[in-house]
Amino acid sequence: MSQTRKPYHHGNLRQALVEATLKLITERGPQGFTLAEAARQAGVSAAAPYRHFKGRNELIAEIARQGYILFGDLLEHAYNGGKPTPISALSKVGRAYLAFAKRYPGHYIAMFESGVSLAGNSALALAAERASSVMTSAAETLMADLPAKDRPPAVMVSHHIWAMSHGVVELFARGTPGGRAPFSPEDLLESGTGIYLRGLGIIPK
Amino acid sequence: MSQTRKPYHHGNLRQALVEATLKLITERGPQGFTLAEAARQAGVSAAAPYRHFKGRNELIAEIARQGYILFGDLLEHAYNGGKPTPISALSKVGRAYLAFAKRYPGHYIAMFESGVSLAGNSALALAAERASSVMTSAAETLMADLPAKDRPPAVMVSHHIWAMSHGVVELFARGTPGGRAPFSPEDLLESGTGIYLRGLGIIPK
DNA sequence: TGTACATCAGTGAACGCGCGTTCACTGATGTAC
DNA sequence: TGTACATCAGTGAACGCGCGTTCACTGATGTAC
Repeated sequence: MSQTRKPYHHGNLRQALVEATLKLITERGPQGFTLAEAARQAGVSAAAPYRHFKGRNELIAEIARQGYILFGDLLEHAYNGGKPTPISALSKVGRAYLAFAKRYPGHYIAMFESGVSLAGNSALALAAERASSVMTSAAETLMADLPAKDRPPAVMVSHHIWAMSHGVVELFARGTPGGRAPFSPEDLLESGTGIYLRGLGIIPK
Repeated sequence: MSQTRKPYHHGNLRQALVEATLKLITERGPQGFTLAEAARQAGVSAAAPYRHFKGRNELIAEIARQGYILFGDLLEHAYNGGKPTPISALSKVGRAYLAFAKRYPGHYIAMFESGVSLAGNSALALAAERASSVMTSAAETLMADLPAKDRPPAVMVSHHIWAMSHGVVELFARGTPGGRAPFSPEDLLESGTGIYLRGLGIIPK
């Protein structure tokens, strides 16, 4: 009957803490959460999180790790091996990047704004590495048809695109500087990467 | 003789608090400072800051304001009206951007990473506006010789360049993702904007 | 030049609060036999 | 199938701490006359 009693064991506290923290950092920024509050939101005492995480940092690192995995999957799927054309595929990657930042702001914050360190956390470093390699190999495919002479390194190209994407997210997809830009983040990124690709010699016109 | 006694009045507490806070946010991020600690570092009681600022937010906003002024000045000086050539001038602007982020990390953080709101703070909004207009008018000069047809709006171009610059700072000039990139931030930004400018049709080759 | 007084810019004590962390504990679950 | 027991995943109380904020106060400075 009275099975509505709180069960003593949560069952999935680890992930519940992750999700509570995602909410908190989405609302208040990477430093704006406390273990105590995450515990409270998960309906658990303040001491409980210590059964699963050594402290704040480990929790944030776990969120970043999950984020990098999601991120890598999304980008890979969007790029789809560069089909049907490298240019259209890259445009999809750009939109996927913005969509990720928008749909998973907590993960994005943990990954790129929390100051979490990759060193000393091999699971996290691995996930980040893998996401990064997706972008690099996309850049590789992108330039496959280019004459080898003065073709820039793929890593460099992927970093350029990554930088512009990240910059658009931070400056124009959130609320801060210049208020609202006169262009949507999507338009801004698509036009920016378009001009960049023309500079690379990939778009002819 | 014993004039080494602490004077009752600080003399320049407002600015001293600004500088203490700059140090703190440089070391610990935008949320990692407290009014109490800033006061301590300025050698003053915890209640004293309230004579100058209503609270944390007002202090950070003041830092951002000073930052935008510095930033605008630096960029304007670096661009120097587009002389001797627009391309060389833009390259100087890029380096000035990175130099600003490196030399004034506290200001940079307050401006772009603290989540400070421009709305409801006209002095801050004004300074930000002005820095933004420096970049836009630089983009304008840059494209002056371009045929008017399919020349993108100057605001858009300035946003592209700003986004890439900011992305390079956040992703590759700090310590976080991918560890150290194989290229220096300066090289990355210069090559990136170079390719972008070629895409615009400004660099012929 | 001196004096009275208003104003300014600090002090320091006090408050309530929430956090991080530890501790001995206990209820629930899994497993060996 | 039942039982004994180890292990796991929670509790709740306690601690020390630092913060934000307010308050009546006081020392220093500026100014009117």
